[in-house]
Amino acid sequence: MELDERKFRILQAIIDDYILTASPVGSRTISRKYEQKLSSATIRNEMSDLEELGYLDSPHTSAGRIPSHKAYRLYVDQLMHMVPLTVEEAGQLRSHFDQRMKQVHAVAQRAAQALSSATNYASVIMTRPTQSSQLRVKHIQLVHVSPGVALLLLITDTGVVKETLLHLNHELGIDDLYRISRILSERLVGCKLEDVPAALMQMAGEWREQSELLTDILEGARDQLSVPQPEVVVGGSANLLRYPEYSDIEKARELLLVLETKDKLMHLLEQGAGMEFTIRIGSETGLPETSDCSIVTGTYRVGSDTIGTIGVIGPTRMQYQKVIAVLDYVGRTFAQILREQG
Amino acid sequence: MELDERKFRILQAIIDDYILTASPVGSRTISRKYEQKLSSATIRNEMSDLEELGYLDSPHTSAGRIPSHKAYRLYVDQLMHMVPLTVEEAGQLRSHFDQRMKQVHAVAQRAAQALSSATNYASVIMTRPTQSSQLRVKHIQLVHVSPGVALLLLITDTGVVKETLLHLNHELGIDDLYRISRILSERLVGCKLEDVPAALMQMAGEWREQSELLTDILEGARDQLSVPQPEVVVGGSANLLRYPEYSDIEKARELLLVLETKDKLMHLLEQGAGMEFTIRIGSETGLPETSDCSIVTGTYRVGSDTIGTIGVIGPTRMQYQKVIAVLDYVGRTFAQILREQG
DNA sequence: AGTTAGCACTCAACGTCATAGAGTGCTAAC
DNA sequence: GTTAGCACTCTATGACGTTGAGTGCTAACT
Repeated sequence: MELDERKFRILQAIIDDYILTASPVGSRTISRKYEQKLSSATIRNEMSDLEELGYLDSPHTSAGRIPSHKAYRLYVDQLMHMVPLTVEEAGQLRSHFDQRMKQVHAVAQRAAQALSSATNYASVIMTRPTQSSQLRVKHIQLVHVSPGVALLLLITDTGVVKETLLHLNHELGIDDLYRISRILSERLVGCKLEDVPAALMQMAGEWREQSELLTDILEGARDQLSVPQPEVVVGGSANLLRYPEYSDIEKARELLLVLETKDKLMHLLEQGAGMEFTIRIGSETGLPETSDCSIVTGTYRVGSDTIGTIGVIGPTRMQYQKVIAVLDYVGRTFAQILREQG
Repeated sequence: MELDERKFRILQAIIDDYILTASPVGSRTISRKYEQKLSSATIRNEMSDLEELGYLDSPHTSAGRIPSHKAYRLYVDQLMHMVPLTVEEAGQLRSHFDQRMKQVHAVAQRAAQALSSATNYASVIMTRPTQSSQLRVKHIQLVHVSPGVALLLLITDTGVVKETLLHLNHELGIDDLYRISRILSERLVGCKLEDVPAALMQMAGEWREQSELLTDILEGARDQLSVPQPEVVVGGSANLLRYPEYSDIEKARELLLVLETKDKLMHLLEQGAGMEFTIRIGSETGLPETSDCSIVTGTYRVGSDTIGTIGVIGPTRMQYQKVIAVLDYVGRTFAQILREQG
């Protein structure tokens, strides 16, 4: 059996209604609100077919039907039409970003706020994503802080700044630092971030005999720079409690726990890091705790480098069109701000 | 009527039991579990007195009694005995901090994790507290990034690093930056953070005629450095959903919303910022959303400067002794780590 | 052949009611 | 001052019937 055009329409109506109300949709509702030319009996026949095809589930005999994950999949792939944001919505979103912000972290936080207040779902932003190791070193320098303490400063292409305090066993003057900075720069500028630790190792080997001080620094630095830690910002978790799907408090707790646990979150986001957009529905998310959630992610770039993956997490019956529109807008704004000050 | 020693004991037993079970405590329970020499009838009489004195409430005639806020106040002020952490508990807490961590932010996050996993409540850590403006500039420097872009780096007493990218209208070489860095250092090192913007203003005035470049930098820097923003880290919000007091999802949502809203959180923490410890119960917290919560805060210092306020938020029937012990331990560890690398 | 009216059937949700059990307050005896 | 005993109160629980939304099927209609 194939899905003819009418079945598509009916399925779409059911999904739309279910997204709105969160309660099973009956044939009569569809007949009255969406397909007034058809009687409820006809709809019933069609719904029966749709159930057989796996697009609808019935919680029990005498409730209405609810869309299956397969239905949502079809919906986001084919049925959904893009809706642009209204001028007001866009303005409201933009207002979250009003001030000139400097740090990626701050921008990310605002973006998360914007996302979740516009969608009423939870939002996640991961900066320095999987490919951050592809970033190239633009600048590296040691800065004098006090005798025995120096700050190692590393700036990448996209303006991401890594700074780390080094405690050294040697007193050293500003001149030493300047000299060493030059050595580091010569060797590392233009180098990929992921290659930095190896390069440092090699340098440490080469210089071991000549300068104990330098090897000291190199080894200290290697520890710090080896694992570029992605940063994760979460916003609007409390929003999720609005929805009846989380009225079971134990489920809600599990979900919120995921949003608090960086590794799980990152796992969720990294799956989508390659693609421009991802929509994962229910079990597609890969975590049992989110098996009744959907996750929409987008990845944004500055130049050719990924700077962040941003995502929205909500119930499977989320308002996909709106989420995508908002996500895109926020993502662009996010990238744009970082670009302006990169 | 005065509280004699027996009344104290009974009240304490009621509070202890209620903290454990979250359900109203009856006279029989006390008689069996806590005061085996007394019959339930005697306890009943005493409980009746305690209710009249305002230490107990009864939800309805035939439930047991629950402690009033006044009772908790008495409890934390007089009845509670300090219990030291067991060796295992301390070890477990310490394990959260294992790695050498550099950034205040990272340490704070670990501390929050430690706090909430040890207490099963939510935890909040505010770094750069109210008095962060009292911090003194230890080091200030401009770092060359690319022509037209420089990084202004400022390090304080406690190792707090502020960095901000400046976009300049001038091309400038490394020598220029070095020269200007010296000028800035001469003037600003040792200066309180809160005085920096004013000092910059003044300098801008003095140099306006001589160096357009310098004033450009100074004015850019002033914007960035003017408002030292406290940073707030939250951990373990999901823990709160464990407790029956938040089985009403709407209440839970409101509370979680507070934990997501920086200004409200900071408001909560700043009240206790002066004192070494604070325990605020119910309405004492000052926010309607937390009127059935208690908040325990501690403030920690490095040298004479406050570096953070850390707190635990839970239901009024929280395990105060344990919370205080954990809070103290984590607070000390937190301060110690920052001190070691300051 | 597709559509629809009609009808019997199903099942969660809701309100009612009786019961059980935990707890109180009072009184009288110890 | 303490305690046993008892009547009383009130929630929680479960049984039960009713209601209403919804289905599936059949037969009639276009």
